[in-house]
Amino acid sequence: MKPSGDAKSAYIAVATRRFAMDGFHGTSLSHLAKDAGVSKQALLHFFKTKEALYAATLTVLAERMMQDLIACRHADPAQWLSDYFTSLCQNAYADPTDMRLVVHALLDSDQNARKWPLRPYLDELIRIASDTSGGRAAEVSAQLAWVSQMIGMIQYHIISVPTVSGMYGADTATVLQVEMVKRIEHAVHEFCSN
Amino acid sequence: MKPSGDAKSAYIAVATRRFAMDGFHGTSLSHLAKDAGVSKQALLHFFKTKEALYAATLTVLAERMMQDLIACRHADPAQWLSDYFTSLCQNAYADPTDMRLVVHALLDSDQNARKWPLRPYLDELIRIASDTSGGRAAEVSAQLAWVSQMIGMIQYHIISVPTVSGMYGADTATVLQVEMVKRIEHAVHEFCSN
DNA sequence: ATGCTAACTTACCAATCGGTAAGTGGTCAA
DNA sequence: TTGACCACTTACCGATTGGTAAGTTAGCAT
Repeated sequence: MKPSGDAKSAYIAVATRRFAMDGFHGTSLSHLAKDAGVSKQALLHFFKTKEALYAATLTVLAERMMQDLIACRHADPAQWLSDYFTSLCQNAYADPTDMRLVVHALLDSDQNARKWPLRPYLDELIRIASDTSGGRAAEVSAQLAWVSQMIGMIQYHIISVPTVSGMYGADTATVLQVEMVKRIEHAVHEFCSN
Repeated sequence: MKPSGDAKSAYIAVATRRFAMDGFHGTSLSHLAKDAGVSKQALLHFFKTKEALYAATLTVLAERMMQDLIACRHADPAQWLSDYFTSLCQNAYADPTDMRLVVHALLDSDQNARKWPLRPYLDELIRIASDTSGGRAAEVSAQLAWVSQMIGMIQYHIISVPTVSGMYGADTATVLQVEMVKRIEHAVHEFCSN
């Protein structure tokens, strides 16, 4: 018998990709099962409902994003933010799965009924921003404002890559990626020395 | 008999709200029909498929966004951009329908098969940006980069309002809105005098 | 009056949806 | 050996999906 944790997280990995691509409503249990190479009820054995599976993917997503943030830790909070946002942007450009999943989740209208697992991640970002010289005087909500502006700019950029690429060509999309990285560095520098 | 154009655009208005709320896959023809107070086949009489109705809503959306942009016309391109982005942000805060629809459309994975009707709108924004003193020397793709950063920051901000409100409270969401407007003015000013 | 067309409606369809019920086969502790 | 348990399967369910077919009703030009 396979170890249970492996199969479960394998299903979550499959679901993450599908939900990120097609959203909650665009994804069916049958498709997920076919992707995973098992029957539909294998999924329902671990996750009682489609909703539960979706919630699990969001939880794992949140943990992964927090880990990625911590992995960029740096003594200088400004450098930490700069490194993190840059690597986030670069990694997501190569694999937009996680960013797409976040945006899909943001758009889900029944989000109120669902606990939002990215809160600790956001809080940690706010905390780092508060440690910078520029952020020490401002209120927490102002820090959140700046953080969410950065996150939003990056995530929106990532999900728009296919469209921009289709409209203006792949070369232009590459330019946008380069400009985004420049923008990140500039924005962090400006924020930390205002 | 009702004039045909009226009914058709009324259906598009209903569809716009629904598609913006629940996305393409989350919206069914039955729900749209119930919202419009007609039978499902009334919709299929004007739009051969659900896809066609969706495409129609996107076309009308693009026209509306272009009109809103033109409505803010100003002799000074910097002022034009500043006014437009600010009013976009304020209006969308009151009614996020259009912004949600755009982001939903961006996430649709079969977007390649669909012509993207917002291209003229983006081109016009690029043209205005090129007229500013800051934009005259740069390449078109650099202008697009800046424009899409602005649009992305605003749209993401709008779709994240419910979530932020749920996590940090409505007051914090209001602060974020105020900060966003400040950010827009600052960004336009910075762009036009670099 | 009559015929044509546009704007619908009711009736119906196969396919798919999320989910339940009832097993099946393998592993492991006692 | 046995029995409990776990991962998973086949079979099935009512509800809903997007879409088709065949009317029905109203206005309007002739």
